[in-house]
Amino acid sequence: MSDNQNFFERVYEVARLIPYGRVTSYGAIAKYLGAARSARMVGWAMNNSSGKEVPAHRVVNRKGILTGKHHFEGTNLMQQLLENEGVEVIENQIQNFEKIYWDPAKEL
DNA sequence: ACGTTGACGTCGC
DNA sequence: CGCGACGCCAACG
Repeated sequence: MSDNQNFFERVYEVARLIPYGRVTSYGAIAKYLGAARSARMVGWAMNNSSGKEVPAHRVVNRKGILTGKHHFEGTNLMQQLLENEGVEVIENQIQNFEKIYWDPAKEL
């Protein structure tokens, strides 16, 4: 299944596996898929995931900053969704990022 | 058809 | 230890 799917679809699968109230980074997913240096593709995949059931709001960069919040509707929708899950976000910066960080390669 | 940008990350200095 | 540059691959202009 997964090995026959395209890179983008693999990203969607992992993104869907992100537990509630948890977040991960593009590089973590990319690395888990074997493309550690193609983190950008993960982001681009997320952009293509618009309309799909992929919790892209749970995916941030390695710093825990909502870099892609600008791609969501409104201006603070991404932050709203995260806060709705109990994730504290201040100035696009996730608080306790390392605490709620979910590494697929590690947890999965 | 070509050059540049882009939801990032790692390596180099 | 802090800042800069490069790399990945695809899409956009």
